[in-house]
Amino acid sequence: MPELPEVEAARRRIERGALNRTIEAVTYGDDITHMDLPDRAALDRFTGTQFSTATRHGKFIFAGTQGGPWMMIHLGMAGSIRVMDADEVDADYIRLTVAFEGGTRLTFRDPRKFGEIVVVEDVEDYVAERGLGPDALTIGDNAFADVIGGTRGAVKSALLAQSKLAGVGNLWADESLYRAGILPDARACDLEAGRIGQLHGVVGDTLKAVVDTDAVYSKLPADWLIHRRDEGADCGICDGAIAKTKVGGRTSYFCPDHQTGA
DNA sequence: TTTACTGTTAGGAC
DNA sequence: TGTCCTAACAGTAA
Repeated sequence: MPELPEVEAARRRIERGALNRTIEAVTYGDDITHMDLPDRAALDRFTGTQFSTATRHGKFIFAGTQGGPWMMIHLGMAGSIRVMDADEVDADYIRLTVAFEGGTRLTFRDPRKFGEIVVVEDVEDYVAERGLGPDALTIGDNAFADVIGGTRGAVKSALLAQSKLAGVGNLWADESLYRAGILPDARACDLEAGRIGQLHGVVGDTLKAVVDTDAVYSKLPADWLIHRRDEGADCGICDGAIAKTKVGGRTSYFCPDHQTGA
């Protein structure tokens, strides 16, 4: 269930458990038909090397070797990453395994097969190639105002556009708008400058708070939307009730009472 | 059995 | 030319 905070949590697991270990083999799991994965030769470049760093841009993870290629991992709609000890048993739907000397292994699990792995020479070039906007955790006030405030369509669609702002997905876009008091289908360019600035603050705070819990939703504050994504549920902020709609084709939950469009 | 889904992107509409 | 929207991808789970 990966958006920026979940991806960041995965990156940290790699950082904690998979760096500076010699790679023995990279192997495919069962049933990788229809998946976007590197060919054998590209994967074999990692054998005998070590990951020395793990970085992230938006929802993309990059595990890098010293002076060599990077392994880009995108979790898609349902992917996850675990670093396993030798005695732990694989779950179902493992699509790729990086085995390290000593038995530790990094597993990429992806039931829905929407994930992707690419062997990358240069992270900055790759981010530019994919057309990703600035990362949602580090974008500055002015850039956020330009990129989101200048959009004529729905503000939620702007937050979701990875080419404008990388990392925000459906859940945390809804959460940020709920906490900022802005309707998801408000036209971004109709919002006052002050509200765009405020939204920037709330998006950052929201993502950071989720990152701080390692993306464990039960640890998030009780008044958040994440605990009440249900039509008719009580709003955690006012006396209203949660409503459901579609914005840009994506299911959206919001409170029609305290969220407004100007 | 039917329906919805937390991401991305190609293609078409405006 | 650019911006925006929809449908499709593949598989699971409610």
